[in-house]
Amino acid sequence: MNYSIGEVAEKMGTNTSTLRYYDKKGLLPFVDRDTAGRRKFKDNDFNFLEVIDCLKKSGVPIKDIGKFINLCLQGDGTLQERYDYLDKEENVLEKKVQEMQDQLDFLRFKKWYYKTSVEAGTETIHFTPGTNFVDPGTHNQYRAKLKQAKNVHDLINLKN
Amino acid sequence: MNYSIGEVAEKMGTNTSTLRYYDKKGLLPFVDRDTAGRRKFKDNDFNFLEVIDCLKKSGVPIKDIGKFINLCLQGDGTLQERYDYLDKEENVLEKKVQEMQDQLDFLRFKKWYYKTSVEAGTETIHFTPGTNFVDPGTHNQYRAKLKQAKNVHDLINLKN
DNA sequence: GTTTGACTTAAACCTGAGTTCAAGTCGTAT
DNA sequence: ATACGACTTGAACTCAGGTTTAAGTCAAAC
Repeated sequence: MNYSIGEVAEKMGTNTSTLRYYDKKGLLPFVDRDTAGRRKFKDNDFNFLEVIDCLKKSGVPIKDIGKFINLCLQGDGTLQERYDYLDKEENVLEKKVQEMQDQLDFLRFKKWYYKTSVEAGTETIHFTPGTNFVDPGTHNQYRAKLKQAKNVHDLINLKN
Repeated sequence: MNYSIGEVAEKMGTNTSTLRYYDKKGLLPFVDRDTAGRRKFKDNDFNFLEVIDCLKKSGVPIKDIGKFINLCLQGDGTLQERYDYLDKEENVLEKKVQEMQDQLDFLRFKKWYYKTSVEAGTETIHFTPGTNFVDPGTHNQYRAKLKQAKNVHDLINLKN
């Protein structure tokens, strides 16, 4: 029913300093204290901690998380505002995922570049003849190969 | 054929201070200088800048990016090492994307929580009767609804 | 009854990733 | 020939997100 800061830290996979830091930054206004001033977390607090953790992992800055938590404590009048905030955050996160996918695509092109180079024993196979510079057509060459392949990993994974 | 730091900054969507900072941190050992000591970027340098940008957006710390760039300048002897590094980074990034997806799933559960609360006019519909605490079964209730829905967005998007 | 271990605070410190500043150097246009 | 704009440097500064330290409180175990 009640949990010390140490127990909560362990359950959340963090440490006590971080939780105290969050408290100082206004993220934990809901935690009770015992007579000695020690933080006394309750089961329901984990719902807040879950939200904090999610927003943190989504890249939301500490003070914005604090604003959201405080909306939560203001009762039913802020329900729409809380919904709208999460809706906006969903969009931000979807864009981030798309961006990550784009970086993955580029990383895979570079893996192909190095896979083929390793197989050839030299990077010069991708250079414009007579120069030390990568041929501008290299990326298109990869895209063409990619179109023919059944799956990306066959194309980019060195299996030695 | 040649580009000043300002032109490169504009092309890369950044600014000159950041590029100089990267140079100081060893990310741009490949840039030439003119007689006055001004940086003189060439077309081939954009291949490096693209890699730097990708790794940066993937969350790789500056100094690790520097290590990779330096491998690139050491010639064909480091091809396998470069491949292995990108392979490892691909894995890291795939895990990050998965993590983001998990946060998106949680965010959508919370959107549903608030959508239904807004529709009911109160959050108490999700509380254990007689308490101010969220019912532990709420998330499972959402998962059940989700299984029946054709698509998530019908379930979580308030359309007023 | 004192030691131990987990807690409390404020304040100082740390790291990463830039940003800003001061003082100076060029090449070109007027 | 001088003013302008874009460049150069090193050093100081900022900001977020913690982490560490010092000094103290408290309950339970021995």
